[in-house]
Formats: sequence, structure tokens, C-alpha cells
Amino acid sequence: MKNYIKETVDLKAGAEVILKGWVHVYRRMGKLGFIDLRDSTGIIQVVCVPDEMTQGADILDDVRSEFVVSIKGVIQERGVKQQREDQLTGKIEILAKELEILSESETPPFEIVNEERQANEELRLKYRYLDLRHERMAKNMNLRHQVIKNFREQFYALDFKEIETPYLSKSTPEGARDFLVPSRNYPGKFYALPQSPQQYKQMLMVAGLEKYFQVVRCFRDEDQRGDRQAEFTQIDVERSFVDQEEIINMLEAIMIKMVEVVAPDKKIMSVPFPRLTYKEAMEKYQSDKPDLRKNKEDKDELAFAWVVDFPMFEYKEGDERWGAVHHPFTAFDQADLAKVEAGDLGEIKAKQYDLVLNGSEIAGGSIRTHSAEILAKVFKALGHSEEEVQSQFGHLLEAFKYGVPPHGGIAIGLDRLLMILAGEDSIREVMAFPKTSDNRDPLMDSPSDVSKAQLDELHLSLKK
RNA sequence: GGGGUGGUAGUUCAGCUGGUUAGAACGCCUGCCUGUCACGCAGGAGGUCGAGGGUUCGAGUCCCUUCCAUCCCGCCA
Repeated sequence: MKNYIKETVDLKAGAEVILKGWVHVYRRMGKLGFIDLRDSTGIIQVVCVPDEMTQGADILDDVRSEFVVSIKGVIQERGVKQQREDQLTGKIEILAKELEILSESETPPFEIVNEERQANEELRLKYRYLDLRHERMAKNMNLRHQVIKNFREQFYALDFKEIETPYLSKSTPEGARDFLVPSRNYPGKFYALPQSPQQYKQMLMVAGLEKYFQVVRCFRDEDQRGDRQAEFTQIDVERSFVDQEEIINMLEAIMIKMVEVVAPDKKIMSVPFPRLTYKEAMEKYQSDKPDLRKNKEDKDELAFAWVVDFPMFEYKEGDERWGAVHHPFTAFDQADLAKVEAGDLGEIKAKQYDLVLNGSEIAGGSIRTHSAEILAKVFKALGHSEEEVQSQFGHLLEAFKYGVPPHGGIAIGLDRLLMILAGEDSIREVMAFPKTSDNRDPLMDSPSDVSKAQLDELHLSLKK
């Protein structure tokens, strides 16, 4: 057992403690040794005076940065001149009685103590376990934990059920490229990693769960950006018997409370969140994710805004075909059904809503079309053949024949939200093990070659 | 797929119109130091200047090729 460093501030002078952690900084003053000891909860100064030590005085010469050590000692108040107001443990220190080296460390490839100078990202990712020792990264990981914990608690309190959906799923034609997983048992067939649990959560609504949420990984095989990763995390939410207004109000309340609890120093610009139509946003800000901050330099400013009334369909110039702006399951006004049937897709508004924060889209959702009949018309308007629709969406259309509640939902882009809360410029700074901009993982060295035997088992051969 | 920027010590960088032995800071190693706190002081090690080719009396510097990194556009229902 050990005492955690943050607990030491609650103990009285003279109390005996056993601390275990990493040597953050080691200062040698002749025979004296000062160890700034770091553990997951903080940093505290340990004074090693050989005459006071019953064990380990002989290894004071051997201690180096990032060694893992165990220290038995007593808490003592610092002299008045030695007190440090800016540190949590700045008024106390540990007088070491016993020192033991539990594990040595080679000199790290970059400095852990110096936070200002960042090594290049490739190197940081290769030694991510060292990079995460940086105070800033440790803070970001803690923030990530706190935000997920807070969302979970709020959804639990609202009686939402947390249900997991499969990662081995089915390839879908719309949207981003899928990551494919070859099937061993079915030669030539593939699973796909989900771009989102969209269809599963809708079927959970058919199942009668009414309130679902999940902290879920999503996968999209597209090129990366500062705010985009091939795999990322969503807080995915779906609810039955709701309209757009109810989803918006629910998420807005959750978001406000989360900020209050987790990031109390942040200032939300306006409550309730402003609402703009897609048209207004494009006309006023030339963007469907406008940045409404007054002072863009102020990292504590949070300007949330809802963007609503998105167009249902858009013409994809590259592909020369119509596609759904959000996805084909998005609902639209019944009055526009005739236009859909006629293929007049330009002016139809979707029951879709995006939550924007400081110029980033951090959540998006819609009310879904729960009529198999209407969905079939949408697919037809988008140019999907009967067979295609049956093979890709047949299961959902089938499900909708058995008493489907009206439903809708939203998904929060957790990483982007965290990026903004942490004041980071890249989503990678709030992910423990992100990939590089070209989708590699320098730490695990993936993607990697696989053996001929593995390929054979999967009925695959590589093109030359 | 396209464009921008970059690659010099372990790390972050400087290195001018080509010119003598390629520098700084931090880190690392050795020694000194009983109140330091990113301690200090003294000394030291550490470089195929991404790689290959070319121009030149001479290339870290100019040219070509190539590799790598990074940001953006395309792409991201």
C-alpha cells in the first residue's frame, strides 16, 4: 500500500507516510538530496538527509529522473522561506527515512519536466507512455475521464440505459469509407467497423428501450485533420416519443451542467444557446458551424449555438448524384413527401440539428423517419435500387414493420468537445493513443504486415 | 489525389549574398556544494547537417531526384 500525494496535505506534521512514484526532478545539494516525487495525484518535495535515514542513504548517488522509488518518511512543515504558495503541497515536505529504487529509467528521449518545448509529434506518439507523463497531457486525460463520468451520471439520472452495440458490423454504402474486417468463416465476405451505431440504436428503439445512450467508438477510413481521427468517440443518444425541441432542450441542459461541474472556470456566452437556421448561419457567417465568440483569444469563452433547418438533401458534384446531408433516416416535413416522390430534392428541410461550439460541430442529430414506406421513397429518390436497399437497409425496414415508435437522437463528438474544453488545437491531445495524420500508430507500429498463413486463413491474397 | 511549410547534437532551434575546426539552450556524464525547488558552480561527451546525385577551388547553404514529418484542400451519410 502507499499514500497518494494529494492526501498528504490533509495529514498533520509528524505523520508517517509511504509514497511511491516517479522522480520528477532530483536536486543534489552536497550530501542532501531533494526529490520532487510525482504520482498520479500530484507532486511533493522529499528531503533526503543521510543522517536522518535508516535505509537508502547509500543510494542517493544513484537516483535519476524518472526512476520509480518508494519512500517512507514523515510529513513536516516547510520553513517560512521554503513555502511555495503556487503548489498544492507547497507548505509541506517529506523527510525521508527510507528510500528504495523500485525501477530504474533510461534517459527519456524528450524532457518530461519541460512542458514548453514539445518534441515533434511522431516522437511523442512513439513514446506516448512518456508523453502522457507531461502535466498537460495528464490533465487532458483527467478531463476526459471527468467529462465521460459526468455525461454518464447525467444520462443515468435521466433513466437512460447504457447499451453496447457491435463493432463487427456491416458495410453501408452511404457516407465515409468503411474499415473492413475479412471473415474467416465466410470466404469473400466482410464485416465493417461502424461509422456510427445509427441503425443499431434505431432498432433498440423498436425493441422498446425508449432511452438509450452509449460511449462508443466510431470508425471512418478517411484522411485525418487536426479535429478528425479515423477512430473517435461519441456519446451516442437515442430516445423514443420525442420531438426536436425535446432533444435540443435535454442536451442543452446536460451540456450546461457538465460545464458547471467539470469546467467551472469556463464562461458560457449565452443561455439558452442561440439558435440559427442553416440559411441564417450560411448568410451571416458563411459557415454551418459559426464561431460566435466575442473574443476568440479568450480560451475560457464557450459560445454554444444550435444550427437547425438543414437541407435534407444535397447534390454531390463529384459523384453527380443526390445524397442525404445527415443520413437517409432523417425525418422531414410530411408536406414535402410529394417533392421527394417527384425527385425535387433541393428545397426540403430536415428535422436535423447540430450543436456548435466555438466554430466546431460538437454534436449532431435528427428526428428519424419511422415509416418504412417513406424511407423506401427516400432511398428511391437517392437512386438506390430495390436490391441495394434490401441488402443494406432491409433489416431496418423489416424492423419498422413491427411497431416502431417515433424517435430521434443526437451524438456528441466527445473528442472535439474535449479539445475545446482543454484549449488544445488538436483532437490528438485529448486522446490517449491517437494515430498520426496518415493513420499510423508509431507506438504499436500499425498498420503492419500479416503472415501468409493469416491471409490464407482469411481467404485473401494481396495484389502485386 | 493536390498544395503549403519543414528535416542541423538526445530535445527545441540558430546558422546571412557558398568560405577556415557547424553553434546555443535544455538534457546527459564527472566533480564540488546541508535548504534547494526547472538549484548553483566547474569541467566533459555528444553531429554521415534526412538520403542520393550535380554545380563549384570550396556546399549545412545553390540545383535535381528521393524519403520522411506536419498543416490545409479534396474526402469526412
